[in-house]
Amino acid sequence: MTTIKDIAKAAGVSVTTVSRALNGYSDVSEKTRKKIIDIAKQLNYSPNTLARSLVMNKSKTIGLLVSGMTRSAVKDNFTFEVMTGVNDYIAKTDYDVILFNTNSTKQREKTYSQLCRERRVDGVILQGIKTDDPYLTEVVESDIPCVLIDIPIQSDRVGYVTTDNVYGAKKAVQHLLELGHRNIAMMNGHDYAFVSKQRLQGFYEAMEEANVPIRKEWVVNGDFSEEMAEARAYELFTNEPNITAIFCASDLMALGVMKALKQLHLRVPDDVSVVGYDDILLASYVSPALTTVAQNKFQMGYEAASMLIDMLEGNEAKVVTLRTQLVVRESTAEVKKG
Amino acid sequence: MTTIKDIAKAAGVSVTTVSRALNGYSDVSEKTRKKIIDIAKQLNYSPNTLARSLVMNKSKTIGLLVSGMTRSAVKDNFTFEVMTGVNDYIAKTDYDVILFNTNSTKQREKTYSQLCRERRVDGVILQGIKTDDPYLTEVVESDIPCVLIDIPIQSDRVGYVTTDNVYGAKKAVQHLLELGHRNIAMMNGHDYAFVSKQRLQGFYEAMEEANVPIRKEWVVNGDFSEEMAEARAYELFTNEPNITAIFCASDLMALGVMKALKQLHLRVPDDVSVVGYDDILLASYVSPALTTVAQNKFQMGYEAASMLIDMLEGNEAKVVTLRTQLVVRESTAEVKKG
DNA sequence: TTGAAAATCCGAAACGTTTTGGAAAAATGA
DNA sequence: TCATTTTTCCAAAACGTTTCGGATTTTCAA
Repeated sequence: MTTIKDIAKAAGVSVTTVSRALNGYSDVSEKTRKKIIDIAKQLNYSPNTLARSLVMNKSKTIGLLVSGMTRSAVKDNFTFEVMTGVNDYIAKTDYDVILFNTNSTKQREKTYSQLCRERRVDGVILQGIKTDDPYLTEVVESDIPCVLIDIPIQSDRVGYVTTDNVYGAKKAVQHLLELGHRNIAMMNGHDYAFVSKQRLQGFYEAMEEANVPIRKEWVVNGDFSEEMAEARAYELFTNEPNITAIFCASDLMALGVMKALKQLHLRVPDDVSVVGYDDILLASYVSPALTTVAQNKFQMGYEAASMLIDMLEGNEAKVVTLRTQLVVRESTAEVKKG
Repeated sequence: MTTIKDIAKAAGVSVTTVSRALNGYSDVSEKTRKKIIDIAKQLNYSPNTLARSLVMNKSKTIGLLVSGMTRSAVKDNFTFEVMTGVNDYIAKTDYDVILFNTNSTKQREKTYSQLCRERRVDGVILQGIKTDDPYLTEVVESDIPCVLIDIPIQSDRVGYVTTDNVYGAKKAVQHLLELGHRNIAMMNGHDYAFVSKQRLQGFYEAMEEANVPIRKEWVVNGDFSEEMAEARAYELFTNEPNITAIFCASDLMALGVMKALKQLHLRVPDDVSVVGYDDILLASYVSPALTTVAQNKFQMGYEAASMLIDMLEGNEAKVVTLRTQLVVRESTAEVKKG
């Protein structure tokens, strides 16, 4: 592997000059620069990023810390879409992405900042970690620039991008209300997700503004899991036959709910209306097609990467809130009279 | 950021001793080792991987070079599943994954080996590149350990993992033959994919063994794209009304074909049977559910990572061929008597 | 021609590790 | 006690780059 030294020797100059020639400094004559570049090309030289990073004290690397890279997460390819967005932006820069994964216990033995400092990443993007994750407290304490996805924590070193969860949920519930539903349940995620709290709030706001009483026992947690949601929904609808509509905090859970309804011989949307959240790929393919609140996951990743690079270039951490959109499909209908 | 030097000073020993203590060498007394470890913990030390990599001449990093990280690739989450498999294996090792992306023209300005050498990756996994990609020739020429996915190229430095494409395709076509079909078309990918060639061969073998004549004009290329496949299928089925079944080299193309058939008011599977390849998530959700050849993409990634790490530890490159499985769903039926 | 300014170049230190070859200290055996 | 072995430690070089401060050469105006 040829180094800067080899080039220097071949060109009869010092390593300093080679370095400065290759990096476009002005204090090297065009003649020698040309010679050096030619020789570099001829010797098939590529710079050693490790050495450079070491001395420059920045690695031109960002860490991507996601939780959703599991076998089971392929259905809801939220993680993948976010990653794609990140990748898309980063590809336009001179940074590279290094993948940390949080699912393995192996990595879990290291703390967040250990993970980052060992690899000397310049910044991190975090997605999918729970609010009680020890990593989270570390993020704010550490001085590594960081942008969070769907976690509203901010400091001068950490920004975040999220969607208008409260408003999105509100729109979904209002849609149900407009269809005449009054007995509306909610399948929420879990207490360790900010989005759950926010979507619950949206649910509350919509109901209260419409002067519809809220039945607390009609709000259950499905842990963002299809199976769990199915089980919970089965219980709920057997015990509470008056429910005519349910708002789910994720499409995956909505699928679970629909499975439960099928088992109970309740038709969607004739007997009960279902609305989801996310607009995952499957939403438009299941039958009936799912009414849902769409969020642009690709853009979330893209914006996160953009913000992080901005921060690395000296700008300050921001908050980006993307708009959601209610997509009405076939799983919601007017409430039955009587 | 505390370094090994700081620890040495605090402990009153040399950096050598600190290094050797921390790395578990035997030539340091338990007493001093304990002291050093305590101080390291207390100073919140984490080793600088860059410096280590530089001197050790290995980065404990593998490159992941995928082509499918695009917005349009979310439907067919082949790439994501492979990545998940890779990630799953790597998580158990002390390696990290660095993400290269081939779609950006920015990166494309660098050659394959430049990409790898700059970041000093110890090895690479390549997925989704075409057979005419200039990267490919570089792979074999370069001396970087590499494992390819679905590309049958082998040397002492490069291995690959793939599935039994010929046999898989053969099973799919045989299934159609057993249902009584004789007028069978094929929607292939493109000429720059090995899997296309192999699946075509499987198609041929099945037909020939059953003594069914092959109509070359019934084999068309859909470029692995849903839209392209839809257009091609539309042409094909308007011009050739005798076709009763079609084998597609990917599920995504099968979806496109089904769209075309719907437009032409041909029912699946009553009028024409469709079988796909891959078993993507959507396959079981579309209506009618798609009969297809399932391949375990997660395992492909997992095996690839496993092989690569093996190679980095001195073992030689291998070839791993995974089995596929025909999954019969609703899109295939017996040919109409007519 | 001369002096100053501008243009080129370079030596050496630094970044944070690992490793080599040996030195010093302690333990052991006679 | 002394010689020998074993244990424990260390100085210095090396990895490949960047950069600081200064040195040398060239250019140019007077």
